[in-house]
Amino acid sequence: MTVETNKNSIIFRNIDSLSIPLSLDCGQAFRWTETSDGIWHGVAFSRSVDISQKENTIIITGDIRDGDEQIWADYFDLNRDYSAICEKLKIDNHLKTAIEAYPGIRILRQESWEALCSFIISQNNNIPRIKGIIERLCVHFGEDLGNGDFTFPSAEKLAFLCVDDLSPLRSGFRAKYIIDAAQKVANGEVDLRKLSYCDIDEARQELIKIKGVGAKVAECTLLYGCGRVDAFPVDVWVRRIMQELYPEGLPECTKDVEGIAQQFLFHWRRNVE
DNA sequence: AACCAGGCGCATA
DNA sequence: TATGCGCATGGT
Repeated sequence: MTVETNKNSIIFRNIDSLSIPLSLDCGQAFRWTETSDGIWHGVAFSRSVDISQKENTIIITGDIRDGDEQIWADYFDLNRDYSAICEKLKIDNHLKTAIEAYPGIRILRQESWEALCSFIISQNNNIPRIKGIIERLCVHFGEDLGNGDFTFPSAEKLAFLCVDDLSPLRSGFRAKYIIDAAQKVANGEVDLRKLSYCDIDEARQELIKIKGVGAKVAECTLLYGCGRVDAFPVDVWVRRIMQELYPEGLPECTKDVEGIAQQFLFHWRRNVE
């Protein structure tokens, strides 16, 4: 892989195993939209960008700052050898089918707070509405970047609000959970930074101190917001997969990359009957 | 231990 | 156009 940085763009070439459309639109992240054919627009790290892909090259344009190569390489997990991981996962026949049906799914490494807050909102909810609630959250409480783009509001900002302030989001009973999460993160009671490296069970314990964060939301936060590919979120789809295909548990080849296996199986199971 | 809490997208009627 | 179903967590 090579990186080329210009004034308003970053170009990654010769990337292995990456599909931008699949990775941005498989239920991991909620703020990307395909604005025209093959152009994905969104905001992450307070940067408004457009991303497009041609074969093994991706181009990121828009708000590009010094040193941002690292941010986007991390976001798309470009320094992990997905080819090797997928080869190993394909030892299992179901995973082989899933990976070959949807090649190029990568685990996005989103900002921890955004992932935590997004997956609190995701509970007992469907994707169109999750996107709507998050959009309203950003419009009401994020910083205006112009052109209709807003940052994801910080925990510190939301910690000053009360449940009633969130009523325009129409997030229902999740509002009190958002406030509790914001307060615990802002006051340091929950330290999101250490979740990326501490013992994973300790990380789980840390997250479920937050009201509205159970096992599922905690695993999603660790997988999509902390780079923990050993986290394994079990939602209704994955539960079905486990019952139907793996009643004895996950196969050995998924060890330490359970989250990557999960993402392929989840997307495959949702898209075929 | 079953049920509801805010909704709303979705499938079915 | 109406009706029921699903959804993840906490509280009753």
